[in-house]
Amino acid sequence: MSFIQTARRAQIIEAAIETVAAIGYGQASLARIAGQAEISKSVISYHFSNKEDLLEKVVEQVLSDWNASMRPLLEAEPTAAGRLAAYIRSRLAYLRENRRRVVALTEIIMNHRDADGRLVFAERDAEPVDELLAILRAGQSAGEFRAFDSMVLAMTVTQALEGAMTRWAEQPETDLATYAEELVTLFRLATDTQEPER
Amino acid sequence: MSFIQTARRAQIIEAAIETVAAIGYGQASLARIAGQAEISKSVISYHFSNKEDLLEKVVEQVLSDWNASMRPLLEAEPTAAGRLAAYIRSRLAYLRENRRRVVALTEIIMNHRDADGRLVFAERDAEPVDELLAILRAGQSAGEFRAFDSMVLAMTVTQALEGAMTRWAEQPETDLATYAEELVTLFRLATDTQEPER
Amino acid sequence: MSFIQTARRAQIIEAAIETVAAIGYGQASLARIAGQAEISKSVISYHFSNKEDLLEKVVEQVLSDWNASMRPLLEAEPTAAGRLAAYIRSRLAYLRENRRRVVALTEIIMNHRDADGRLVFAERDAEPVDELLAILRAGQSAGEFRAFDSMVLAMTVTQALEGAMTRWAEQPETDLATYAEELVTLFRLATDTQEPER
Amino acid sequence: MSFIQTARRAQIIEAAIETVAAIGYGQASLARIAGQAEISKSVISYHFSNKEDLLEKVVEQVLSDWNASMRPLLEAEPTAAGRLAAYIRSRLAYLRENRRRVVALTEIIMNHRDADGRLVFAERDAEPVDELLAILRAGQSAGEFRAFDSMVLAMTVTQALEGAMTRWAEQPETDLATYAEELVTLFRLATDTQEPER
DNA sequence: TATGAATGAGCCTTCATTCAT
DNA sequence: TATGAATGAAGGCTCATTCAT
Repeated sequence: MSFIQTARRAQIIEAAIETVAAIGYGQASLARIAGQAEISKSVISYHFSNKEDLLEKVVEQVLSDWNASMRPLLEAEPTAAGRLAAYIRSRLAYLRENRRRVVALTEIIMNHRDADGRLVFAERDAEPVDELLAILRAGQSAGEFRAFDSMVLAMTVTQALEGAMTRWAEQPETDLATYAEELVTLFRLATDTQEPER
Repeated sequence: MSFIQTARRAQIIEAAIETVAAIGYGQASLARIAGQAEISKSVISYHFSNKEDLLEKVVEQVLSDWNASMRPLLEAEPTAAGRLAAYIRSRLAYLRENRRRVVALTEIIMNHRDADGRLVFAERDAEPVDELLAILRAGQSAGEFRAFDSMVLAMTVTQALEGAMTRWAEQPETDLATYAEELVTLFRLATDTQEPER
Repeated sequence: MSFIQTARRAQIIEAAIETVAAIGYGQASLARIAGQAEISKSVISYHFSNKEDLLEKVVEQVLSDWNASMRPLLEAEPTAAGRLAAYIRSRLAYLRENRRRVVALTEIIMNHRDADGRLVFAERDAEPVDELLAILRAGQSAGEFRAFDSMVLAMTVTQALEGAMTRWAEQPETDLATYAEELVTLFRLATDTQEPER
Repeated sequence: MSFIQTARRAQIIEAAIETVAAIGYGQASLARIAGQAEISKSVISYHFSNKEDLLEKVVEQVLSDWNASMRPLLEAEPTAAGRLAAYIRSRLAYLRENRRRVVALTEIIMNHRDADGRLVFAERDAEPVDELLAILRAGQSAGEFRAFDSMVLAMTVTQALEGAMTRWAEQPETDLATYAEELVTLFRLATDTQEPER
């Protein structure tokens, strides 16, 4: 792929992210995205075979970027508890600095459907959950964590982070670093081996 | 309002719920909803002034039904901890028996926007959070709960329940009753006054 | 026709006049007219076989009322010149006191068409012109008026009055009595036997 | 703008004129106009942002064409009386050769309203009146014309020309050149300084 | 590599009319 | 005498996509 190809595609993907984040999946037509990129509509058609193709590239790009930013932070932690905390902190840190990307990603994953009404990118949503599952199960095997249903916990952590985003979207003055520490504490208590006596 | 009016409106609202739950907000056109109800498109226009009007009635109907089913269970609990557990259990119980309604509700709340791109029903989403906030703060005042950021916890509980729904939607064999108990334990640990020594 | 019939029909006709005058022929739907009359749409359908039927009754009613108000004033004048002046004055006087009726009449006559695009009430517009033609030709026979094309003059007088209405509609502070006298003078000069030397 | 753009736009404008003139403003839907032009409905949407946009372009095109055809004839006349006569003659001459355009123009100006019910192009109707006003006032200043209300006279001349159009529309055998001379005489008599003795 | 032009399908809404009650 | 209910047709408009250049 030529340099110009790559640059154009990146530009269009960026415009799609911007548009979807700003006005939502539903109103983000190719015309709007083209307008955002200040190019003609057919340029998009030329570089992407489909609207779906474009959206898929957006999802891929954001997800891989996100993973790339998180991976080294996770691997630096020796314990499962440490990795769980790092997971929470790093995801919220990414969120804080890439809000439009994450909003766009969520919009697309939650809304883009095929002709039969099925969510096309539903599985992509599961990737971060799988990541978490691995961490949690390792912690349980190592005796760091108590015996919980790891799937429930993975879902809950994932959703908690989504909730932080929602909250931040509605109240931009929310301090995400503090929010992260609250969640770290919350999930430490929820996973710790030592239950408090009662 | 005449009997026939009430019946038709209920039928249309039900068809709208069914349609939105099945194929998502974005594809749920009046034509599809009318098709689902096996009536002509203009019957909807006759009974509702707008598509937005119809959606609003759907939101209202589901939310009030939901609240009504939850209220007595909450009020039966004397302690904040009990009310928190009851909140989790009753919401998941409602979910289990009214999945289409809740899916449709979420779809509409998360997607319906006005001409300026603002989510019209955003506030309706906040109602259950406010409910939770009250419970959590009461628990803190009474010394039942530790000193956490109540907003973070309220968001997290809300999101955890939504996560249960998502999980159940994707894997229908999920046992929501067990899921509920996992969450009850999780949030008991996360809120309890007695922190474990470390 | 029963009393109640007559009253209802009159009420509906009045509402139609009001509505057409207020928002124009194009937007004056049966629903709007019914709203103006504070009755249900089907009441109109019951009393008039058609929308066209209703409009026809409106035209008839306004035209006959107008003629009735003008006739005695014309017949009181012995000379053609007097009758021409009386015609101008009386039409503008009627206009001043029945603006909504006249506006509605004009809207309907100028806009209501059948399926083939033909103006249905075009002929009704010609009635006042015929009236004028008779006056002008009588004046020419009697030697009161110079030798002009009576059709041109009849059209011009008619249009001049319409112009007064338009002007008054746009600038309500226009004094129609003064306007009438200007027109009387104008058409006296234009019709008089004695041409000024030049 | 490309050649093809210009051509298509002109074609669509022409089709709109044809359609509006033939079946009136009210029935002139985009579908009908597209049918007249033998193109698909969405071609219109592609070249004009709106139905209103199209209508505006029609009004603009006809008015500027009309003005352009009249201007040199007016400026060739040294006296106000000459300009008034030239105004009458040239407008009727334009009418004779552009009847569909003028009919369409009038239909649109008299009927197109915004959402609040206001006639959108009302002001465009006033332009020819302003032109006339200038001529009449100049004639009065120069002592060529008697002391009349110039606004009344301007309206009356304008309406007289419209009357000629109406007449011609209904009776196509009307000789507009003769009609013009009748009006020239009429308004010469009506404006001349020398009143006939009486 | 880029794009202007065109299109058919579908969107929501309004409308005059019909019909059973 | 009145009307609530229903409907099909048509309205203007947006959309993703295709195609020739």
